[in-house]
Amino acid sequence: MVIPRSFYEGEDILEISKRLLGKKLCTLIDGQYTSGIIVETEAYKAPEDKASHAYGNKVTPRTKTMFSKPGTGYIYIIYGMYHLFNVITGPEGVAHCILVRAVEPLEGQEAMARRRSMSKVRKEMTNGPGKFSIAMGIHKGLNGTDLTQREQIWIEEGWPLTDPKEILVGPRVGMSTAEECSNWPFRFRIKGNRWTSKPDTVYYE
DNA sequence: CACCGGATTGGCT
DNA sequence: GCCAATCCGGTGT
Repeated sequence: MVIPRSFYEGEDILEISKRLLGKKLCTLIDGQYTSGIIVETEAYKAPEDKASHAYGNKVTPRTKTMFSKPGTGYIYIIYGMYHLFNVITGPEGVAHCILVRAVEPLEGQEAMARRRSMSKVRKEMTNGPGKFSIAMGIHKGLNGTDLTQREQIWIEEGWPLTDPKEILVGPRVGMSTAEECSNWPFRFRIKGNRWTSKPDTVYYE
């Protein structure tokens, strides 16, 4: 079942970030179907979050996607070569967005390994936001995709709702210029899952 | 395993 | 012109 827009409409981005864990991210790109379970997310809370591209409700050609309907995919390029996949949430016009940082590969694993130039599946295939985007064929041309339509990228119900006790919370990754926002506990992952992007150790329970 | 530098380009000042 | 919500390969322990 594709997840309906109502799932993405809530005010509480931290709650939605947690509920996104265990959901199934699917792509049908270049004729290849792939899917994976979302095992790690990071929240960017508009407009007060200095780490958000839309800090202070700044609208630019890039950030305008962040102000579109909840349930829209926001994909942008970082370091000139990596495509990072985010989900827009919150009431329409509020630029909340959730970065997906890692997925556990499910269907189409051979295609994913091929796109990553790997001879076999291992955790390095999808354990980072740039990595799984390559594996699943996600690129910036799909920025603005409606994730509630089964077209090229969509999200389905996957595993049953992750028990809050099975979620680890910690600071976000790569915060160099976000000042006091750098330490906000906005990163969520499924405890003990081996497909996430960093060791368990830095996390608060 | 930890640390470090280079890759590579669009977006913004 | 600067630099980023990253990744990878090389080096050293």
